[in-house]
Amino acid sequence: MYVKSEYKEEKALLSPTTSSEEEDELGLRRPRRAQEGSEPGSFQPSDSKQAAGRLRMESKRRPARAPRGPKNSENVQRIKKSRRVKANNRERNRMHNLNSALDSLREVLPTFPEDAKLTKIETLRFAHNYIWALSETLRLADQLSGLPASLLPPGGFLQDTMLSPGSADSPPSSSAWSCTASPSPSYSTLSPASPTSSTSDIDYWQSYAQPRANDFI
DNA sequence: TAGGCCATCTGGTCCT
DNA sequence: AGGACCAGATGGCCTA
Repeated sequence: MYVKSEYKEEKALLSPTTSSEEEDELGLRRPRRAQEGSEPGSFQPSDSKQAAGRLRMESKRRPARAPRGPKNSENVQRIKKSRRVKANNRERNRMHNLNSALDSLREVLPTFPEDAKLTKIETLRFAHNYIWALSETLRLADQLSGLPASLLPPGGFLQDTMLSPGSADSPPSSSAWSCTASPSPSYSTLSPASPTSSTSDIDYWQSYAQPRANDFI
């Protein structure tokens, strides 16, 4: 998404006032020589003869550097701004990556209707409960695999047992099969992996988007 | 119009 | 030193 801030940054970067000096400070040009002035690691004459010699050399080569003052503080500001702009770009990228990962997560979560988009927090909560439900499925499948079919619930253990909210084995912070982690049981007949268009499913998918009390993971 | 959600900016902190 | 990560602030968009 292109927003005004990006426009501002680009405008700043493309500023027509950019000079060769600015390019130096922004790292776009290599330094002309190994540093004069107070840069760290720069040459500091330790004796006056050397200093005088250097002064003569300096005067031969070119006029003395402009005095450090307001101009320099302008440059410092520019450097800071440049770093800020770069950091902003990185941060934007990072958040885009995070959102991509969230989108990937949304893709593997069943939703009803199918094109409904979960919010970020809903996605995380739903994924949390979804994983828990699938784990329970496996656990109960293990437990019940030895039982004769006649002892299994008619609708299958998945619906009647595993998805019954508030079971003792539910995750510590989640007691309901929903993205909202509501402690109040309200969804008990949903097959998580492939929700169908039954009335109860629709009720479920519509209701999970509603705000609830104790709405945290 | 208030509230929710989101993207972005920003400064601080931690890590390599 | 520079990048990653984080949390707070801000403003835009949308919906009830």
